[in-house]
Amino acid sequence: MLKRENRLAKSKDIATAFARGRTFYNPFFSIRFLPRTGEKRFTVVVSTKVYKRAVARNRLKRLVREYIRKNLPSFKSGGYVISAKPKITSLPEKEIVPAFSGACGRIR
RNA sequence: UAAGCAAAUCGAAUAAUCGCUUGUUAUCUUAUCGCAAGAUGAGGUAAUGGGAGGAAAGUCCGAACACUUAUUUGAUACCCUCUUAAGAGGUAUUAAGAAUGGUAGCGGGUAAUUCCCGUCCACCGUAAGGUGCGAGAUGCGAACAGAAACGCUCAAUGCCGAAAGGCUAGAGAAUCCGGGGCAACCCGGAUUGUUUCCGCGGCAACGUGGAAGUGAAACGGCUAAAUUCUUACUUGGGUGCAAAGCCAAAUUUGGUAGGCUGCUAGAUCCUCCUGGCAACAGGUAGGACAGAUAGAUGAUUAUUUAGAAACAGAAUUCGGCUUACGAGUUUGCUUAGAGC
RNA sequence: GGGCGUGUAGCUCAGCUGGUUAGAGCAUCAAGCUUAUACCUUGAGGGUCCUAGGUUCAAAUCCUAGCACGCCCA
Repeated sequence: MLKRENRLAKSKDIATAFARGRTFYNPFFSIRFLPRTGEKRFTVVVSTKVYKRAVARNRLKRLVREYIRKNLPSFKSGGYVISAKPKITSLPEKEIVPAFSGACGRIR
């Protein structure tokens, strides 16, 4: 799990990120990014339409957060809303992290 | 040895590195209050504890808890209002009743239940066992077969047969045995049901043995998982923690944003002891127990068991039921076969 | 998290106080009408009543469990 200062927690911030942020995507993830100096905040969204079971949703969120935590310096500062797409169900678990890093590569 | 029945148990482990959440202690920074000592709040660091399940699931039942609503009578309490000392009205607590709902062999358990335990009976199974079709009265047999399915009226009324009856048809029109008779049929007995009486067992439902009577005006089936009434026991209804209470910016009141409480030690679980056949109850006994709030309980690597474990992720709490699922292991029992 | 509802023909819906053959509209197909198409007329086909158990003589209907879809509550 990320530290509290790196979570995008307030519903207002998420709403503004959705409204003003730029969208980056590949077939498996779509990322809303709103630049803001001084802090890096993330939130990961996996809906029930992607995975029906809570265990699978938690697993995906944990994998993505772990990747963010390890590669935190390489992200630009700002707010991120990362949502998974239904196509990701076809991917085996080992290829999820590379797919996510590919989606992030477009931002840098 | 094989097949089966019932019950119990586990729900990966170890190490390294990097994280998250929470309790306690220490310490640092900062804000507010205070003359001060210090207090309270927020944040950081360190140490040391805790950190998903047997189903956390489905939401099928039941309760706790909170708010809300209706109501007859009695008792108690205190306060308020009205009038004339006494009374009337109101509020709160509590007890009983009614309406309404529920339960239904019998007896128990529980806070409570469409739950659990014991037992009777019925049915299923060779058996170990499993299932619940299970109160009384009244009523029903509606569709399609069929001569006929409670009775009456109307209509209709096949074949064999003197008649009784049989054939047929249907979920359903009691079954079987012996003797006599050419046959129709007659006689006797049994099964099974039922009524009465008596004995024995049982708290009881009921079981069992005997005697007498009776069976188409019968028996069996259904009768709130279609419908009516009665009896016994029991019971207010509704909404659900997104209940509910409190604090409170911009902006004075109210309230909104936001925050706090509710929020986890409880009808709790395990072991032992006592009572009980058991469910369960009791215990100055010992031990255990997550609490997040965009939501922690994780990631990587190596080794091992058994194959990079199956079903699967707490959200107010608890009790049941149901469904999903991995690896086996243990205990008791039944049937069949083989050996001694 | 909590509380509700729906599932019947290719589509939209009736039927749900157990019983005759599960119906209606649109769509499809065939025939007629027309030089031809449409409209119109007539007729036909098409159903595991979401799935699995149970109650009953008999279940789309009643009961239990499961599956899928939808709605409401800050």
